[in-house]
Amino acid sequence: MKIEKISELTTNRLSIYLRCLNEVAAEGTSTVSSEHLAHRFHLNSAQIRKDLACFGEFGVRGVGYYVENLREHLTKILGLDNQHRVCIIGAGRLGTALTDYYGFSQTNFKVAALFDADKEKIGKKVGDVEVFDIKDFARVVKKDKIDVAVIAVPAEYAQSVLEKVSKSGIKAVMNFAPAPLRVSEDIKLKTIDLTTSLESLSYFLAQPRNENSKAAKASGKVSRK
Amino acid sequence: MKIEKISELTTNRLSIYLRCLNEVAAEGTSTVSSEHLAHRFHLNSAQIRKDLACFGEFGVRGVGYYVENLREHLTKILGLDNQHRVCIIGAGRLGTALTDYYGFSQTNFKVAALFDADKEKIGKKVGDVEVFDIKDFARVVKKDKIDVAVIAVPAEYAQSVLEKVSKSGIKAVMNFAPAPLRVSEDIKLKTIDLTTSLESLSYFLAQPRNENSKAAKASGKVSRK
DNA sequence: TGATGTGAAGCGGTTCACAGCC
DNA sequence: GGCTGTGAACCGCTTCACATCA
Repeated sequence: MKIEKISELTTNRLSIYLRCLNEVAAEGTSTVSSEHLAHRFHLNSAQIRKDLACFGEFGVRGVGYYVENLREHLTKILGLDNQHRVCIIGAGRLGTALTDYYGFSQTNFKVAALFDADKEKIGKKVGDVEVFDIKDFARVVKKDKIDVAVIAVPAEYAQSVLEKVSKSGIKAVMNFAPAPLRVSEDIKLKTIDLTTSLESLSYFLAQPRNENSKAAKASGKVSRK
Repeated sequence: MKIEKISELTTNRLSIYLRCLNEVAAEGTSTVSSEHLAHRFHLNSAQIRKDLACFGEFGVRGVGYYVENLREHLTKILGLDNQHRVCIIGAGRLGTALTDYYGFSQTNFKVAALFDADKEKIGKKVGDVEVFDIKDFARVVKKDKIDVAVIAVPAEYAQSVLEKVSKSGIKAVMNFAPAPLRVSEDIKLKTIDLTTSLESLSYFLAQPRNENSKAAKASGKVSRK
């Protein structure tokens, strides 16, 4: 198929597939069908096939996918075959927590620098990562070959930080500030908005607990008390 | 309109709208049109109107929305008019960072307890929040009237923690573990998968930099070098 | 006149179902 | 026989465009 425009939903799922494959591989399985993956990890088999088909024909009809082979392909497609160097802007609680977040190191992301504007923090170390002055941003990014930025500053500073990041040539940004950011089209910005997530949970809790509506929908019949 | 099934995309946006309204209100504006909000915050005016219309007719034709009035409505709809009590399971880096995450306290979420299985951590305090033994989960949840759980444990423990949460009667869960969790229909589970987000960024970086394809699409013409 | 509320069209993603191949 | 790859149907969300009303 080899289509052009890959949606972000697809790339997110590729990451999931890779995770699933790792689990399957760890058990020594060498071949796996989309149906098997779907059942086991609560996915849809057609979707798996379609997602994969965007990038080539990796499967074998009548057999399935070769686990090791598919892992290699996905790793390459996701660009996880070479390391990324990450900087985190904002050496507050969240920033420092992310600095030695296990998930980063696990998948070929290396946190190379922290930045802050607070003189108190500059020069200190978090684990073995140094906190630099945000004023030195462009210089440090260049020197340390950083290609991913994480924004972990208060909302009101986020836009100006993003502009600094943009100017430095970094093309991938993860933002934790609950602010609506604007950025040029050639930069990938991914916002994780914890406030919105929380408030969405709160909405759910505020709903009148219609005990049976969901269960009824699932089982296909309407119960009434 | 007052429709039944509200999508999560809508509730997420309600949270955004409320945030925007707060900003507008802070400037002393008393009335605002969907068009104005849309332009200012890069939203779509029709979508704003449609989202709001799900919950009633809050606007006045020819005028717009009364800022203060709409804020009150949204606050109520999102269940932010009374406080939620949050527990965080996993007193590692991420868990402790979230404990005094500013965004929590800001919007009527109060972190009331931390849980961990590590004897070293149990009994210690993070800020003024105590770390409890996960074995006492049900008891503490009940006593402290906790209604939201945050899962910040390694992936392999996430499912069993979720089951504990489920049994305790908590109906809203935010999960940071990169694991595919299953839970009964009456519980709202929101997963924030940092690994997937990162890998999706990595995919973007791995793409051949087609300098002009996006710009071309935006401007409606194809440039070629 | 000016902005809402909303039916209808448009669009993108998911699922179905099956032809094609091992 | 079994499973992939994929056109077609389906579904839900977004956007448009306008009737409606202050």
